[in-house]
Parts: sequence; structure tokens; C-alpha cells
Amino acid sequence: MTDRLMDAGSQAPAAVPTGSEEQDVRRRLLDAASEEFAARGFEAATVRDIVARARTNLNSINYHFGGKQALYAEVLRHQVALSEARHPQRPDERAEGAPEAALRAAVRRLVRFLLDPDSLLPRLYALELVNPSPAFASMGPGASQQSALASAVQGLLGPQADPRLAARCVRSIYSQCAYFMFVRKVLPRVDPQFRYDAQALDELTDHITEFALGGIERLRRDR
Amino acid sequence: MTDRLMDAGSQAPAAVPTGSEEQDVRRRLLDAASEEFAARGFEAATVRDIVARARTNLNSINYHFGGKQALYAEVLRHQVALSEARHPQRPDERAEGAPEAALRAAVRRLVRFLLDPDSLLPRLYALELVNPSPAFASMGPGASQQSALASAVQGLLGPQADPRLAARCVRSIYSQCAYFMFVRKVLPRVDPQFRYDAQALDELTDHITEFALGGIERLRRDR
DNA sequence: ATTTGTTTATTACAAGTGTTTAAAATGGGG
DNA sequence: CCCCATTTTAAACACTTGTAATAAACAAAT
Repeated sequence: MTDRLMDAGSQAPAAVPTGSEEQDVRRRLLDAASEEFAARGFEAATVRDIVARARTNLNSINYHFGGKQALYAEVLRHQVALSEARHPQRPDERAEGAPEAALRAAVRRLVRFLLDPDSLLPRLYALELVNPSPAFASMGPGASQQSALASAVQGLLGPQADPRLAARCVRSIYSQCAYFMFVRKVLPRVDPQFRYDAQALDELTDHITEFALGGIERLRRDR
Repeated sequence: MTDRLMDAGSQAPAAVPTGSEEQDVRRRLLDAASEEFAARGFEAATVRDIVARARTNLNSINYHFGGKQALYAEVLRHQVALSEARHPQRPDERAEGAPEAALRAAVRRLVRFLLDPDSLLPRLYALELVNPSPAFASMGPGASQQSALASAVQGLLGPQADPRLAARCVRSIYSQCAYFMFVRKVLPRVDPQFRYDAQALDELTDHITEFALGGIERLRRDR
């Protein structure tokens, strides 16, 4: 058995016109598998469809990844990394002036992360949340987004607020964003005018933010 | 080919001690299939597991229902009927005094419907929403619950409110309830103290109601 | 008691699954 | 040039799937 787990970027054959042909099959498999797993789920996706889409042979998955499950785990890691690269965390986002602005920024970030129409992660994430697989542990549930949300909510509720209340408010906001991730496939059927483009996501961000500001304000006054 | 679609309750052999043995297998199949489909989803559930759980033979599904798909459609219809019987719509619920009370009643009904721990429908519903199947059309998405919610929200926003705003508010509330339906399987892993018992559902109802009252109030003032 | 229609049980089958085996091709250092 | 590790290809395997074919058991009416 050969050790295939060397670092993926060190061979660097200078300016070879063929590019990194060696990792090319692996990359194609990763992309094809991402689409197949996102489209049909882990069990329903077949290795034959994946290798066909990747334009390679049936044994490639076992050779390059060791099996269907290992490929799936790698797909999850890859898509998480891709998505985190597409949605970088600005470190001082929560330090911005008014807590209302902080909440709006956190909601916008969460919406764009969970509803990114160009990413396969929301779909894979929804499938895992509804039907968790053994490989689910590697997906942090948007931890950084939720922490930004939590601090914004904390800032609005005040420092001496009940942390359980704060957690409930965070979940109220998070659930509104996640809903569109879950129902993405059926939403066009029940609400045909809803779109997942940038403008619609901004309007959604505005609504969720305003709704949440009102809800938090009321719950703050109740205590 | 024999016509098996006669009415199901007319033979009535008086006080036979064996009960309606004829429909017994069909009922057992329906129950077993409901559990298997809810546990593993339509594709992953196998007819062999279903007939084993129903303590009958492999051909039963084809004989009594005509195939796996037809059985699944029947399971959906059966569970919808069961759940609607468990959660009857009180016709004058929306007529109750204050609109706040109407909203609370609508939220409570929705929560108990979508999060009923003794019903298999929420699970089947979540699976269909994330991965719709051809048999999905037979499941109205809690239409009556949503209409009660809509009228309550309308009452709070005022008669001249923008209907699109009202629809957004309804969705903000609905999504908070549906969230716990979607993440039911992973919630114990990420929030171990959350329970789906009656008390927890009432607390959830209170929180969602208060949060929504604040949100609606704020959005009403914005216009 | 025999027949007839209905239900249950057993077996077989064709298609599809992930994985294994083994052969062929490839491409650099000796 | 040739060896050798790596990669690709092709074929086969063992297993599961839903469904069909067929036989057996059963119940009621003639």
C-alpha cells in the first residue's frame, strides 16, 4: 500500500503546460462527487454516476480516496473549506458601532452563507442536518456565524440578560435563515416568485433583521 | 385481476373474535412502512425490512398496495389523516378576542402539529420538504395552520398592511417552528438539553409568540 | 365435498450497488 | 534501454434491491 497522503501542493512542476495532471483526476472526482452528493444525497448517489461525470473509470474512487464514504468525507471538508474561503470572517465585524448594525451584519453574513446560490455546501448541510451521517462531525454548524450572531444579540439584550433567553433569540434568527436552506427545492413550487439572487437575499436580510430587532426589544422589556 | 378497492368497512362480520383479520395485514403494513419510511426515507427503506416488521411475506406489499411507491403514497395519506385527526381545527379559533391571543393559539397549534413527538408526519414532512418526491403533492403544507397564522398576523398588522409584508411575517413565524422539525435528529447532539415534550413545546410557543409580537409591532410601525 | 375467489407464502429473476482483482499503460531514473 | 512505482483501465464479484411468477393455504358458497 502506498502512502498517498503527502501534501497536495508541493510537487509544483514549474510551468508545465499540462498543469498538475496528477491531481486533476482527484479534483474532477471531488467536483463531480460534490454535485452528485448534493443532488441526490449520499446513499442515492452512485459511484458510477460520479466517475462518469468526472470522465474517469470505476476504480478511481477506490484508488484515490479509498471508497465512497471516504470520498464523501473529503467532499464535505472540501466544500466547507471552499465556502469559508468565499465568506471570510471580518474580525472586527462585531466591534462596529451600534448593536443594530452588528445584528444586521451578522444576519447578512448568515444569510449569504446558508443561502449562497453558488455553493453546494448549503444543500449538503441541509441533507446532513435532516439525516446526519457519521461524517457529520466535520461540519461545524456555521459556528463563527452563530457566535457573531450571539454577541450581537447579547449587545441588544444587555449584559445582565438571561443567557437562555439570548440562546432562544439566536435560534429564532438562525431558524429564519436556515428555513430557506431546507426548503430550497420546494420553495419554487409553493412560492414561485421567491428567488435566491443577491437582491432577494438583501431584502430577506432586512426583514429578518427588523423582525428580530422588534422581537428582541420586546423580550428585553418583558424582564 | 380482482378489484380490491371496495369500501373498507362494509363486510363487518359481526362479533368475530379474530377482528377484521383481513385488513389487519394491510394495517400492519401501513404502520411498519410508516416507521421505516420515517426512519430511513423512501429510497433507503427496503420492502424486506417493512414486511419483516409487519410480520408478513415479501409479496404482501405488491399484493395489497401494488408496489413500494403506491405504499409510500398511501402512508403519506394515512399519516396526514392521522395527524389531522390528532390536531383538529377549532373553527372559531381565530375569532377569539385579542389578536395577540389569536397569534398565540395559532403558534401553539403549529408547534404541536410540526413537533408532535408521537406523530411520524413531521419526520415524513421534513424529508419531503428537503427532498420532494412525486408523491409530495398529497401533503398540503399545513395549509389550515398557515391560514390561521395569516389571519392572526393580518389582525396584528392592521387591515391596510402590505400583504407581502404579512406573508414575510407569517414565514418568519412558520420558519421558527419548522426549524425544530428539520433538525430533530441532530438537535440532541448540538443542544442536548432540548426536549420535545409538552412543557418544552409550550415554552417554545411562548417564546416564538413574544418574539413575533415584537417583530410585527416593529414592522407595523415602520410603515 | 368440490369449486371458486381470495389471500399468503416461496422462489426466481433482472437490474443495480460498492468493491476487488488483475491486467495494461504511463513515465521517470538506473 | 529497461526496470519500477504509479496510475489507469477493464472485467468480475458478492451482495442487495424491487418485482414477477408460481405454488400453497384458506374460506365460503354451491
